[in-house]
Amino acid sequence: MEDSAAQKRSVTVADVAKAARVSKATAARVLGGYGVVSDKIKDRVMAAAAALEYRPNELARSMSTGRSGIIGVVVGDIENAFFSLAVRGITDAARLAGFNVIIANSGEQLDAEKSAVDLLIGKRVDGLIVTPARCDRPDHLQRVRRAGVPLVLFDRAIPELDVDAVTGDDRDAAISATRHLVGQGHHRLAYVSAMEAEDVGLTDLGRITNSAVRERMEGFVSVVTEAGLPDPLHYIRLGATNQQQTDAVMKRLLSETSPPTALLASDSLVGLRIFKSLQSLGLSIPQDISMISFLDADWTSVTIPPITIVDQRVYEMGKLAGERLVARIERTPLAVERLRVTTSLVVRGSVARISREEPG
Amino acid sequence: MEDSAAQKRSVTVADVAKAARVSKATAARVLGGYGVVSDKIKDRVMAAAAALEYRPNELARSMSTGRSGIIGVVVGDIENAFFSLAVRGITDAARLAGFNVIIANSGEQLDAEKSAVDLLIGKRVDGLIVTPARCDRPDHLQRVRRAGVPLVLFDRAIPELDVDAVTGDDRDAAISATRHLVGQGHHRLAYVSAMEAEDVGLTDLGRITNSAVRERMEGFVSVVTEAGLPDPLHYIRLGATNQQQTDAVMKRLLSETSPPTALLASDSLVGLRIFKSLQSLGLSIPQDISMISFLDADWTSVTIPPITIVDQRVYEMGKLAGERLVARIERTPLAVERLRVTTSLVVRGSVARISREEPG
DNA sequence: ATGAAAGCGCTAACAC
DNA sequence: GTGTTAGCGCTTTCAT
Repeated sequence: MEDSAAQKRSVTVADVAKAARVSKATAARVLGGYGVVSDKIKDRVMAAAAALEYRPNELARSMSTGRSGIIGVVVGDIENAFFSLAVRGITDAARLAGFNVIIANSGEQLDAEKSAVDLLIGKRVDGLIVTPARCDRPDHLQRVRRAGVPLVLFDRAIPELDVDAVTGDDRDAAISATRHLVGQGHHRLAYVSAMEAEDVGLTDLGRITNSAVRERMEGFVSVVTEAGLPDPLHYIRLGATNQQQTDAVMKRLLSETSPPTALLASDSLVGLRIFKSLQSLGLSIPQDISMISFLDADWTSVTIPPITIVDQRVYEMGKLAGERLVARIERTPLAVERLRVTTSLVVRGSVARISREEPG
Repeated sequence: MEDSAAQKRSVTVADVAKAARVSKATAARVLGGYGVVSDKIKDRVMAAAAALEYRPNELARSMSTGRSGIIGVVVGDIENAFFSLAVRGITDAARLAGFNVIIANSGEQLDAEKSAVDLLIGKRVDGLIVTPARCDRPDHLQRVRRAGVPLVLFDRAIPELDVDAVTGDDRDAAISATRHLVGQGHHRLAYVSAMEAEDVGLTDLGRITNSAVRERMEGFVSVVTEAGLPDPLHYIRLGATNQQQTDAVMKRLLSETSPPTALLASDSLVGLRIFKSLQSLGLSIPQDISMISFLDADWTSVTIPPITIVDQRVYEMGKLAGERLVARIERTPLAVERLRVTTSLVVRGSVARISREEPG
């Protein structure tokens, strides 16, 4: 008579206590694993709990203790291999410390990010890892801090926010990738990003609100500049958000009077789209054009030729962020810092050595 | 003086009520958006709430209402593109209905799955989507049902459980993939799976505890049998769990006296590993050996040749599962059923047409 | 339309 | 050791 359609009330400590003929407090002590209880009573309670199939109500538990045992993570797009690997790292670190993870997508949209953050705060997560869509709008994150919830930024930093951040060494990564291209004799280099852009023409890197993107571009530009190119920003293209857009971007790029001889893709999704674009245009890599992509994604190692990539060690980044947050939650005394995970260039076959034909 | 290190107590309805000079109940009514309150008082409360930066405590709310607004999802491995795409579909469906999603990994391990389920039930999720690691151990899922929590199975079905399941048409998918191979003149066909196996030699398909895996194998075997092969299970190989294992599996497979001329990979991870194995063995596809993989993963379309695949429409599967669960949560009267998402074979270039040299 | 008060299931003082 | 009691922040009767 108790498991008809749907069991109305769930079994509580009170029920277990009654069944074991002890007080609620005693039952709660053994069920919650705190305080001190004699062995015989402990056994009795456990038996009763097992018989009744007692499951603790974590909600109520969190209400009393003030801690939920869950970590909130707000990422740009779970579908992106970058984020799913990162989430894996975060999750592993979290579980090791006894925390669970709840994930929310922002779609790189500030508004979605805000409501995700609010929601997670509302759920009383013990800490938050956020990949901020924009680094110039820290208001909602400031609120997180004010609410006293530990926060770690992921992939992008916001200097004025005074919280830990785990990022790659994006500037250096872009520099070494670009240097590699220059070293192979390329001097017309393009940088292609998925960043949404109102104006495709880019005049000022300072206006880019994503620190990772900006730093990569700065690194790229610095090398291109020192290599003596007249207009370093000329071949920077944004808006490669899907295959169609990327095709358009590539078509425009390659129909310049002096088209670039090498491409740097800002992430593996852009890289894949570029690769497909080139394929459909009948261009071969690296004979017709060279390319380097960020992230050691699956596809980059099975193409012919395999793609030279910037290995971002995303799993480590995620793990580090998770560990850092756990440390914060546990009030480990630690200076606020920006943790940079160093990347490395993995040279494969997608960059040709070319002899310089004509200057600049 | 209020935002020193970490604000101790957070703002509650009581605080807002006091500030707005109304009762707790009234403040709660406007803050919670229920009951009826006059406009002028509503405004006053809203103003007070804004001034104090009130954020509802979702935990407390869930305690009172009994619903958390979150859906729990237990998957085998988020890193696997199959699951991340599915999660995306689930999340989209959930968000559309106003639910949030919390994800847990089982690593295809029954124990981990059990504790994930317990944890989510403890967090009082409104519903659960589970990819059961084994279809022959439904005890913990039975408990979910008994706890009155709506449940939808994903990717795999458990007939005796009497809950909705969203799966692919795995049997048919394997049949049409295998038929395609046979149709191209292949008669020594291998099926390679990542399923963990104690005994590599497989004698009885009934012992496979994962319905999707089993049904695919059954489909494969039925075609191979009807094609007249003597020992249909001979070329079924398990244990392709990582690159090294896969290399070993492939080496063993190819050093048979009559090695297979075509391979069917049970998922895109196995497919990728097989591809790399073949590559490192110096074998070309499809000249030396043909292959088909499940799942339209990134890498399958940029290899040379591109890989013929079984398109599983995983996003749709996820979305359907999400929608179904939402319907259950909202008590929509619906017959319990198994929803099969139909797959289709996408023929690309990885299968060669061969003329039969020697019989069976 | 508004307020007072009782709970949701648990933990945490505080007594005995 | 064990029991009593008072909350946590919210919703929800039940009065008014």
